[in-house]
Amino acid sequence: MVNALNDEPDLRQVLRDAGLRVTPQRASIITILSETDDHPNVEELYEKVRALDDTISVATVYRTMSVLENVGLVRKLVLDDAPARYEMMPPTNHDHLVDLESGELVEIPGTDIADVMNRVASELGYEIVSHHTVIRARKR
Amino acid sequence: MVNALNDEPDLRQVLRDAGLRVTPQRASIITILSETDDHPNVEELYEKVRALDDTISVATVYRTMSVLENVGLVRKLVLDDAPARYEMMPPTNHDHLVDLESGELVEIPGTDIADVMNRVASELGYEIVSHHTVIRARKR
DNA sequence: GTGCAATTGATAATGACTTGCAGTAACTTG
DNA sequence: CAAGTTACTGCAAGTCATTATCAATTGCAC
Repeated sequence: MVNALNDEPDLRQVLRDAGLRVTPQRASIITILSETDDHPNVEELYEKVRALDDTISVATVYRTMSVLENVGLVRKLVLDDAPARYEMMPPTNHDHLVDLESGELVEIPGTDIADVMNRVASELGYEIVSHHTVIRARKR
Repeated sequence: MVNALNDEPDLRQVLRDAGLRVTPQRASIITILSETDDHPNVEELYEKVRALDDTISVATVYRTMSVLENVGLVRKLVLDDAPARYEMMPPTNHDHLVDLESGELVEIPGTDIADVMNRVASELGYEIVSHHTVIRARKR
């Protein structure tokens, strides 16, 4: 996973380069996100960030996640029947599998899947901007 | 495309077999769904069904879609930032691609993708119950 | 036919997310 | 490094898709 102390300066720069301000709220959220290796939703994120800044509001977490997504720092995972979850934009692409028994969200290497998708999309004359695969499965 | 006159008796039987009642509202919705080859959302479905039954309520459309999904007659497509869309459960599996310019929802043959997914999930010890891939792309 | 649980329509409620607004503060510029 | 501008924030109210409530209706098994 990512080391917050090393990476945050870079991440901040990404915001600045996009003409956005680096506020303490955004910094706190990025810190929490960097320390986390699961996929928190806004509610969970909000609770954790409050430990660093107990005056932050949920609205700000929502707004910040949207900002971070637009800048390409985080990826939003839209799931059925559950609030969206977020993860730091991964260096290596992967997809997700929902364990139907435990509800656990498992990361699966996505290179193969991505390759196939690129080919298929390409055949249709499309260029993939992003793709989102969620597999629902049960342990065998 | 599906012929409502031929298929509806079968579809009704699916409901009965599941211990559910075949109400005129459900029949109307199934008729509309069978005549449609795009992916309507509840709002659109509601408008079309009103032509067959102008007393039907939106709540019933929502409930029916949920029922039809559970029985395996329809598939629910959960998209980012848009109400869910539905399609009759397709005989041949396919995935979906959202054209970012037009917003159009394009069907893409999914066999290759499904194969890869099955293999990957299998390697992790999982058995796929369902998978849902949405690709966001732009024309090249 | 009769009975009764399943279903419906109307509407209130929910829950995730967005927005309006007035105050605050990050960064630019001199 | 003070000052101004304007992005950002907190709060609260608002939206919008979807679900729950509940009394009235109605499939359908008998």
